[in-house]
This record gives sequence, C-alpha cells and structure tokens, in this order.
Amino acid sequence: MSGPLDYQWEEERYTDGSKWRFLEHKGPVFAPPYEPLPSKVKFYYDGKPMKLSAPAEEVATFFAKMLDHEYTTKDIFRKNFFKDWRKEMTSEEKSKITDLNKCDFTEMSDYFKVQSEARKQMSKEEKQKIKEENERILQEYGFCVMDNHRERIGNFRIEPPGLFRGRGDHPKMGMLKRRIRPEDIIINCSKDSKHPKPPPGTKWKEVRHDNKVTWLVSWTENIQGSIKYIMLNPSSRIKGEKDWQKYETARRLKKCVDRLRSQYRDDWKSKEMRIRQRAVALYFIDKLALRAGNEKEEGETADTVGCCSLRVEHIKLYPEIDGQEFVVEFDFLGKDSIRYYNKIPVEKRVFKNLQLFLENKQPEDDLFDRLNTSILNKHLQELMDGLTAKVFRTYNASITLQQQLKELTSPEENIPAKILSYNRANRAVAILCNHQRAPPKTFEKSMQNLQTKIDAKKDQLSDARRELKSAKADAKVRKDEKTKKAVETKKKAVQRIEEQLMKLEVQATDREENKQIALGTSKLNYLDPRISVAWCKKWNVPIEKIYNKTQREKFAWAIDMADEDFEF
DNA sequence: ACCCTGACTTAGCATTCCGGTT
DNA sequence: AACCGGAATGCTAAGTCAGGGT
Repeated sequence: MSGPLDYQWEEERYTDGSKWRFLEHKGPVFAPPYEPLPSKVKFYYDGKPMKLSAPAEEVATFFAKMLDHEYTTKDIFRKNFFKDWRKEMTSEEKSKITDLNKCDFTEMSDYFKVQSEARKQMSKEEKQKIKEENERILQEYGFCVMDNHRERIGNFRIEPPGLFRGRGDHPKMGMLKRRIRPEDIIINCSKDSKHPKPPPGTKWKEVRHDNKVTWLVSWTENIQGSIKYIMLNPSSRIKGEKDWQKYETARRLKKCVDRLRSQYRDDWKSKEMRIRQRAVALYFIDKLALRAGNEKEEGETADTVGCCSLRVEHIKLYPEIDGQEFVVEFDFLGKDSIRYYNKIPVEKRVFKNLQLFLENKQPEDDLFDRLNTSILNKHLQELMDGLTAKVFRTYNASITLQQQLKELTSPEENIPAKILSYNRANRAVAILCNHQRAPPKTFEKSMQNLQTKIDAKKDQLSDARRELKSAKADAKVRKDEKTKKAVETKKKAVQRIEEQLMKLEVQATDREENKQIALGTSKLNYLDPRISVAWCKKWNVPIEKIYNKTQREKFAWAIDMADEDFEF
C-alpha cells in the first residue's frame, strides 16, 4: 500500500499549502428512503385514528422512536418538534393537529420495538447476508485514492434525517434535521479523477477541485447552518501526519514552557489590566488544562464556557477555607455541558488579581472583560511559533502521562499490574482534562458480578491450599516419588489460582476507579502515542494490551517510529 | 478592531459486535 | 443455540482557530 517507502508518513509533504495532487472517490452513501408504516399501525389524535400524509408520518415516527427518552418530556423539545412537524403537514393536518398533548404515538413506538426485537431474532444466515452487503458498500464507498494511497474514509454515510438532540440545555433540541439530497451535496475531488456520479435523476449541488482542503464531500446542515464534511479515517496519511505535527508542537512548548511561565507570572504585576487578565487566564489554561473558551452566540447553543468566556458567577473566592489560603472554586458547564468543578489554592497574586477583576461586576458579567481567545492566541503566537491555547492541554496531558508512568511503574510487577499502572497514569490525565462519563447503567451489577467471581476464586484458592497441605503431609509420611510429584502439581495449582485471583482484583480496582472517568478521549486525542509505545517496549508489555486494532491503525506512525528511549 | 465562516479536532453517548457462559 | 456483558465501533454534536471581509 505504501509503495517503495517503508513509512508513508515520511513521504515528502507539499510546501504550498496543498493537501493532495490526486483525489478520487465514489461520493457519499445516502440515508435509505422513508418506508411508510403498514396501515395497521395507527396514529391517534384526540383518541381517534388518523391517517397521516407520508411527510407528516415520517416526522411523527422520529418522535415515536424517542418516546422512551426523557427528551420528549421536555418543554423546549416538544415545542421545537411540534413547530417543525407542523411545517411538514398538509393544510388539513395542520388545522386538525393543534396540540401535541393530544397526539398518541404509542402504536408507532410499539411497532418499532417489535421490529428491533425481530432484527435481533434474525437467523444467522440473514445476519450474515446483511453483513456481507455492508461489507460490499464499505468496499465501494468506504475508500478513496489520495495521491498514491488507497485510504479509508471516516464517515461516508450521510446523516439520516431525525430530531436534533443537542447536549445539555440546548435551545434547539427537538428541531427537525432534514433529509440531505444530492442537490445539497458538494463534491470535492481532483479534476483528473473519475468524478462520483449522483444517483439517477439527480444532480450534485457542485463539483469542485480544491486541493487546499482535505474533505471529499460537504453539505450544510439546517439546525445551526454549519457545514458538515466527509473526511478520511484517522489511520490515513493526512490525519496521521497532522497528529504527529500536533505532538511535535507540544514538544516544542515543553522546551520553552519555563520561560513562558515566568513571563506570565511577571505579567500578573503589569500596569495594564488587559495584560493581567491575559496572564491569569493563561495560568488557568496551563495549570488546570481549561479550554480556550470562544464566545458563542447567545440562544443558539447551550450555555457553556471555557477559560476566556468564564463569567463572574462561575468562580468563588475564599481568602481562607479548610485550612488553605487563597482558594478559587470553579463551577461551570464546559464543552458538551460537562460540569467542571474544582476548588484549588492559587498564588496570592492571582487571587488579588481575581478580586480586582470581580470589582463592580454582576454575576453574568465576563470575568475577563479585556480578553478573548483571539487576543490570547495572538499573544501566544508571538511567544512561540504555532502556539495556541489548546497546545497547553496537549502538552500537559502528555507530560503528565510520562511522569505518572515513571512514578507508577514498578519493574518487579507482572503484566496485569503494569497495565493497571498504565490505566492509573491515563486516569490522572483524564481527571486533569475533566473527561467524564455517566456511570454505565450496568455498573453496579457488573461490579457485583466481578465480586462474585472474586469470592468464588477465593474459595477455590483455599480449597487448593488445603489440598496442597494434605499432599505435603502425605509426602512427609510416604516419601515416594509419586507423592512428591503430587505436591508439585498442587503447588502449581495454588500459584495459578493466586495469579487469577490477583488479576480479578486488579480488574475490580481498575473498574471502580474508572466509574465516572472516560479514558478514551485523552488516549485518542491528547497523549503522544510514542510515550505509550516506548513504555510498552521498555517493560515488554504487548502493545495490544494498550491499543486495540483501531487505535493501532491510528497510531501506526508512532508504533513504527518510537523506540524505548523515546522522551516526550 | 470586529465579525463571520470554513475547516478541522475533540467529545460523550448509542449501537453493534464478539467471545464466553449457560 | 440463546444469552449476556464488555469492548469496539459508529455517530454526530460541540469545540478550536485561522483567515477573509468590512
């Protein structure tokens, strides 16, 4: 696949800002067309059955499919849905259906439940057939040719229509996400490639040949009016190189971070308020790994903030609390409406500055009123080429992993214990970056199951120990080869069971500590994979224990590149 | 200086897959 | 063979940041 070069990521890169010379692909896969419900499945309005027009019925099914979700009980969701649903109705339907509370979708909902149950019950052969068809589509549409490589495409299927589900308190939840047609689609490919054909009887919106970008297909989504793209898989050359570059930038920050830190500490004393604000914000970004915090259009999205957009109401100052001085309490909703809560002591100067920033302000006022991400990033750019706020997150995440691995790995431990250490180091990073998850619904049960296994293993162990003891006693009396051998066998059995027990206990510890923490995001986006590869090589831990197949594909560049001496 | 948009990365949850157990 | 649970994968929303226009 990579031709005469061993490492495709060592091929020459373009210096003129172009991303490719040749790009050929088959275009997107559209969502399957709507299939009307069988006539026996009824919708009821005000208790009476009512046949809906196909467009109105389709939108109704979107709601019916979500009936069990608490979304559908929320006022905003219902209001947005109803408004958009009415747009799809015929004028007769519109005049009849005026109150969502009088709509009964339960038959539709039950019908879909039966269907999904039936899908699960399909025979092996039927499932196999579907699998093969999916594989065929993947082979046809899931790959493209970019320059000399056949590359996997990330998301070649167009998002199907449905009801928009925002995260957190989103003002647009419940709105109709409309169906995307060929006429909405912009194709990007090279002139000299075989252009993808639109489905019979349709046309693309546009075919362009822009090699300054990496996307293959784009369309404009109707909820926020933003553009969506089809791009390559993370295993592709173009993504891998970019990823590598990202970590190289973070490593350059490592070289000058001391200088930057002493500079922003100096700036806490500046005569100029804007410089003090910039310096305190940067301190937060560095110390707490906060995101930059762009401004957002009010009312268009959920109310979330990052560092530069923090408001007065998001922090509390305690000159003294719990025996600590100069404590700042953060409490705000960040990206994806995930809560950030932290109470930390800060330097006296920072504290005094924060008091100053808060003077004469209302709770809803900006904490940093002389600062935004653009000002901050322009400043950072002057300090180091390529430096932006998010580089601090990458740098601090990766350096933390490296330090924690050094601290936590003990040479004499066995492989499961080493992996626990790795996960703990990973966890330290996830906590730093505030990567949370909802505790899995099955968490308690799965912990219980594991405990049952541990108990059983303990019983098994004491049985094995008892047997060993009696075998030893036996051997002492008889002193023959056969009984000696029996002792050895029993000893081995005890050892094996001890090892199994220890494995289970490690697993339980790991799972418990991981209850509300998501490791995946930092592993995939913040940790220089070369640190992990080097650690695996150093301690003879198979890389498969740390990265699954997909991750190994994404990090192929690092797996080839890093030896055990790699230092971030 | 400010605003807007396009391109790209980062994010958590939902769904599917798969291998072990009953 | 059916079932189950955890891991892997898929999905798409929600960020960051640069660049162009006014």
